[in-house]
Amino acid sequence: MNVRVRFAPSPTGFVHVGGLRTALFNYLFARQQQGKFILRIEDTDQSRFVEGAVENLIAVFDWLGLSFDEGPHVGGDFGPYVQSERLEIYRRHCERLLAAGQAYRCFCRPDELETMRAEQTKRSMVPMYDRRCRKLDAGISRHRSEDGESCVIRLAVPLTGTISFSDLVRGDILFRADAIDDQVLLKSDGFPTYHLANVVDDHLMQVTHVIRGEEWLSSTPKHILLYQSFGWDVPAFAHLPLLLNPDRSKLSKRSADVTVEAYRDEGILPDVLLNFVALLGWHPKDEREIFSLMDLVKEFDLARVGKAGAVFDIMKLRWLNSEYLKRESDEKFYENIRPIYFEYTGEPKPRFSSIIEQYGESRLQFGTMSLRAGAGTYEEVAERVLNIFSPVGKPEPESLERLSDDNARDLLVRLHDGLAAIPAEEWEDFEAIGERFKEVCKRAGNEVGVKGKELWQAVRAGLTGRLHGPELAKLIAIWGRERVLHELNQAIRH
RNA sequence: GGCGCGUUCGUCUAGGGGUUAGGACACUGGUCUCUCACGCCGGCAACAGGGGUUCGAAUCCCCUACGCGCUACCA
Repeated sequence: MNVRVRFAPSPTGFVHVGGLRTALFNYLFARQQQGKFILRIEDTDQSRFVEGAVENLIAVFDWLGLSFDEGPHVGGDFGPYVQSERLEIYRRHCERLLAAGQAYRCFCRPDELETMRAEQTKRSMVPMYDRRCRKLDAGISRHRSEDGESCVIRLAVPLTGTISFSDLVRGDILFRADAIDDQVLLKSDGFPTYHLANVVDDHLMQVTHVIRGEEWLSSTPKHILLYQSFGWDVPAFAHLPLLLNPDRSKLSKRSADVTVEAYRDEGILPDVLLNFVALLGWHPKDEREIFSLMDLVKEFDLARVGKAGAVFDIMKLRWLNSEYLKRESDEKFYENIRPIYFEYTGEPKPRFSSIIEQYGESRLQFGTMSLRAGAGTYEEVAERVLNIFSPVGKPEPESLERLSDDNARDLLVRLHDGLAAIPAEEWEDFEAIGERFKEVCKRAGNEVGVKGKELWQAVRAGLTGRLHGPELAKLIAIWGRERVLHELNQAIRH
């Protein structure tokens, strides 16, 4: 079979992580089956139109590295791929259904329907269109429409029987026809509803597998009825479990960031987002957790997709990002973080310009390498770097305490003199200077009579004014001669 | 209310008749260390409840509860 799947978002202006998960599973299935992955824009709700949404969506997918085989931006043989450009197609298909008596015009006004529903709800009945227009004579109905009376077109759902299908994720599912509403297919503004457009397009675009979120499960029988009314083959369906808020409601804003853009801006890597989202609802055969996109394509299996909703756990996302960072070589790590320090032009970015001017890029790089361990994102490392190069500020009280006795001052003086005696060029070898520094510290410690924790804490306090921070040998290499001696002098004076 | 779907550690999940119910995140104890992290080693922690079927049920069946989704001229 020639597998063809699609991702069909409505252009809301951002990419929802739930949408991303749906898109990813479609992508993985397509790539694995050597099928086609299609982008289709479902913009049939005029009131929701957002300027630039499609461009943004394409940019986000580009960033993620998920490519479409067909779509509004790349073309294809089944276009147009934007539903608002296919209005005539939907209208024509609706005519067909109308002519065959499988659909009918409904002249009920929105307020009438509203009243109907309110009444039904009040009498604790199931709100459902009462099908009054279904009985209208076809000729009269056509005339009213031609006279310009506003109407919608509804599907004439069978009054009895059942609709069943086998979902690739959930197995056999059965619905009673009498519980299905006469769905609106074509709105009075001439736009199709999702139900019509998605069926017509999926058929015309020869989509073989409809892989979408569970929220569509309940409307699937309507879609099947439509395929049958048109006399078309019904595609395979796979309804994916929902992504949930921590309170287990459908994932939405307010409880967390739900946009791919937000995670991108926060420093989550595209591969990490893909890897993480793949593990929400899908599980590999073994217990691996790290998967490249290629691995995912190889391992993915719809049969291993779970049925229950999954809470989007940001903590684990961050952890996964740090795992990716950890695996990066120093060279690659610096290459990746560099855009945070420098503009495209090569100019330092404002926040980092003074560091680069004062310390030079080699110290910036060494500092970056020294501070990368355990960081969650490149942004976080950049913050640490910024922090370490910044002025030390007021010493902490605990730190001052360490330095209160005469011994400490004596130690710092000896340390200062010892370090000052090291020629400037030796400070340029970051590894070696760290070792020299340790020797000097120990010697000074010996002379003063302190060692171990007492010694190092005093040195740290003298240098940074606090008791916590990066490894001292690294710190002095990052700072360099001038700053180290300066800080020691400051500490001695106080 | 109706219909549909679901339910294994707090979270993501493995396991689908016999397992000490496995892994990961988080949490936590220890270790390393001048400190904070990192790393390493360990720990806590789950089969929603009730009935069946069976020698034996987390696993199969039924019921209940709970959760979620849908119930628009939204998608």
